[in-house]
Amino acid sequence: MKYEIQKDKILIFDKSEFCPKHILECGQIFSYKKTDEAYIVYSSDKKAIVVEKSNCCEILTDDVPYFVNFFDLDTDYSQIKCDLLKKYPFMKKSIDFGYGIRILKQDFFETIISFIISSNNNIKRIQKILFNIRERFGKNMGDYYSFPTPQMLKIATEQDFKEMGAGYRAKYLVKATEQLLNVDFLEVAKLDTMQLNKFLLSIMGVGQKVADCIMLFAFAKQNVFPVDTWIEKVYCTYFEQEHNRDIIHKKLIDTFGDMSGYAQQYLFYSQREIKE
DNA sequence: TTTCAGGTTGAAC
DNA sequence: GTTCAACCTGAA
Repeated sequence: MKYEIQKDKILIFDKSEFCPKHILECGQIFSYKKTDEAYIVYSSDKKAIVVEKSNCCEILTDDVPYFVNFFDLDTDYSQIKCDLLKKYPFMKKSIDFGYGIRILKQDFFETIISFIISSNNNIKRIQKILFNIRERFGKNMGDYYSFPTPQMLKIATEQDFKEMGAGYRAKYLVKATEQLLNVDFLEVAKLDTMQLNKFLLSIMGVGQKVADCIMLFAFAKQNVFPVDTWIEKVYCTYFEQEHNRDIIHKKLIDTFGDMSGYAQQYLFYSQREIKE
């Protein structure tokens, strides 16, 4: 996608490929705040302010390269939408609805912790817990706190996580942090989808759905399809009545192949947002 | 008072 | 290998 870089700013002129609301509210990220005129996005120890103007979108940040990668700006989503539409015409409504979605490339550790917290939980509380973790164990960056590294978070106890609102997931978070303490994420990122999946499933609190989310939203794997309650509804609408998640998961991967990740986001977002 | 929310775990078939 | 109850918490 075409974009322009200035000192502390990225300018995006093609709003058909970049909609802040679609990108941030399509379920892939929890650490952001919406204000009247902008979204403030927090990732790792970085911050960006995303403003939608009449003729363009602006990303204000002191780490431009990080957010060029984070927002996946060098991928052509017009082409992706075209390919999807051609192969799967039933997706037209979903793609038209979430036309400005882009799949983020988020911090590995932060994404793992975030989605462990997401299980059987609601978005509001997930966001609250994550900001609690930042405030209590992150680094003070002035007007915000960084997300702690595994080394910073290892001092957190089960009691600490409970106090921050994690509930029964507290013990998962302690164990997961410990498991990830000496992991080289650059090496992990080299694994193929099957190997990465196996690694992620070995982390306490990570099941198949959470593993799929981590692979898609942090490791940029496209041949994964997170199946949650919303996708189950999609499946019942467009495919067939089926309530076994494993079977739904397998059939969706079979159907969408290497386009699974993208397809999932358009279908998920439209299913959740379009009230009928 | 129940139900529900981006599921996972561990134990019992 | 598969099924199934239990699980923090607070808003609806």
